Amino acid sequence: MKYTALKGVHDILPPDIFIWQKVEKAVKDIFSAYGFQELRPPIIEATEIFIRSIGETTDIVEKEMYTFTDKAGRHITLRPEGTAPAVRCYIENHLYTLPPPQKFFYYGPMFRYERPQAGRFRQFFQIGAEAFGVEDPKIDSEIISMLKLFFERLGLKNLNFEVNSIGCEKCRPDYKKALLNFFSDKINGFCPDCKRRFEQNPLRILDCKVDECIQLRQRAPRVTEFLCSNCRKHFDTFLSFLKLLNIPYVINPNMVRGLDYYTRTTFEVTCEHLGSQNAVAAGGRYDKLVEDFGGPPTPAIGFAAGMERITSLLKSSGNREIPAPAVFIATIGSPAEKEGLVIASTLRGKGIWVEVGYSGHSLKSQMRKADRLSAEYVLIIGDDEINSGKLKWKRLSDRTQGEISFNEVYNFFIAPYL
RNA sequence: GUGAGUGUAGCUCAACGGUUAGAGCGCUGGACUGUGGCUCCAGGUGUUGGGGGUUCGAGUCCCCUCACUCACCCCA
Repeated sequence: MKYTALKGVHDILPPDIFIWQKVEKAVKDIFSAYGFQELRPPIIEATEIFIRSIGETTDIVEKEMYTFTDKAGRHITLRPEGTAPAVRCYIENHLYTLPPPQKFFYYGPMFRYERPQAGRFRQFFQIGAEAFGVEDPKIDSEIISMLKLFFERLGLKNLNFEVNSIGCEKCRPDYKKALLNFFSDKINGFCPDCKRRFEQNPLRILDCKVDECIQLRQRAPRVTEFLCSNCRKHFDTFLSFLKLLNIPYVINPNMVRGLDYYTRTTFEVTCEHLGSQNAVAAGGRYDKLVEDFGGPPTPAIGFAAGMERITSLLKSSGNREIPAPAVFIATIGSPAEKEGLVIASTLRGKGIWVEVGYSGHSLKSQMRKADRLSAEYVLIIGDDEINSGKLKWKRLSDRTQGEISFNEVYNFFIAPYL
């Protein structure tokens, strides 16, 4: 084979594409019921945007970005995530002058240079949603509720909703200090990764998978114990709304998010059937990011859901709906073939999916073809039908058949589809 | 970036180091010459991922390389 797709990227084609379309439809239906409108930012942005938002020392920025300089020497990056571009878009287009909340969703490919594995790719599609301008935890609960409804619409089961609060710029430093203090005499027992984490990002020690580290952190202070009164109140109210909305959740104080911009509420929707990368959606508040980007102080919250992870769950739970033509026109002989082509064209003009046979195949093989396509009806036209002025129809599902005159065809097929 | 596993027909997979690398599915045609699904018959395809080595002989063993898969790191 001369050319193959690049590592970690994939063609999406039938029948998988039907699952993708199903998800895309659910996004539009559910998200619009919550008043989220679509945003289509570009796929490339100035590199600086990602460095400043995601964080200079994160893996995404340090080693995973597709970055290049264009012909004018600008530093450009293929977006590795969607929040930073959405924030840039919000500020640049002065959307903060509109009444809050401003709620948006977006859908499209993201790019990270990583080793591919189950649920992880170099080009991957995310569904993102962002709500700007509201601090009220009510909107946090609406976001979770929207996700729950979205997954329910898709028929996904066995999902876990994990929530946490990582505090604000006031209380988080205190927690970080307490954590460092607690771990300082345990460094020697850590795995090599956690020794590194202790220096770079001690919060990450909390979700290490190595047994020794899990043991050592048993009695570690919990972030929820260090929340300032405002954050505490925000979190408690958020949780009370989740209860009100009947959303089963688990507080996971060890859940830390990888991106620097998060504040207060964070959450993840996970599923055991996904393999090691078990999050189908994740997000949180980023109350300082708009301000950091030069906009007015604007609280905000958002999430991203991984399209490939969602479609893989749908695939493994037996989603196999393949669209089928309404009519297959089988013809014998040249006059009939011409007649069939005209009928096909007319029905298609009414939006009916019609397939025709090709290259003079036998009636038998055309019938077989119609069957393979799962066509609902077959129209049979041959010399007899041309002469009698009546063509034959057959419904494949129950083998019923009959005759109709040529000028009845349109009512016969079009009426049921109006 | 680190580690492990797998590469054979369009797909899923067989083949103790030993003849001409097979089967199922799918596809096309026929039996049924104008009626699909079931059955039967017929038909075609391989640089065994690529390169090198060991051997009388390599799909099989060894080395290199590439790709894919899974896991770590990290993350949707």
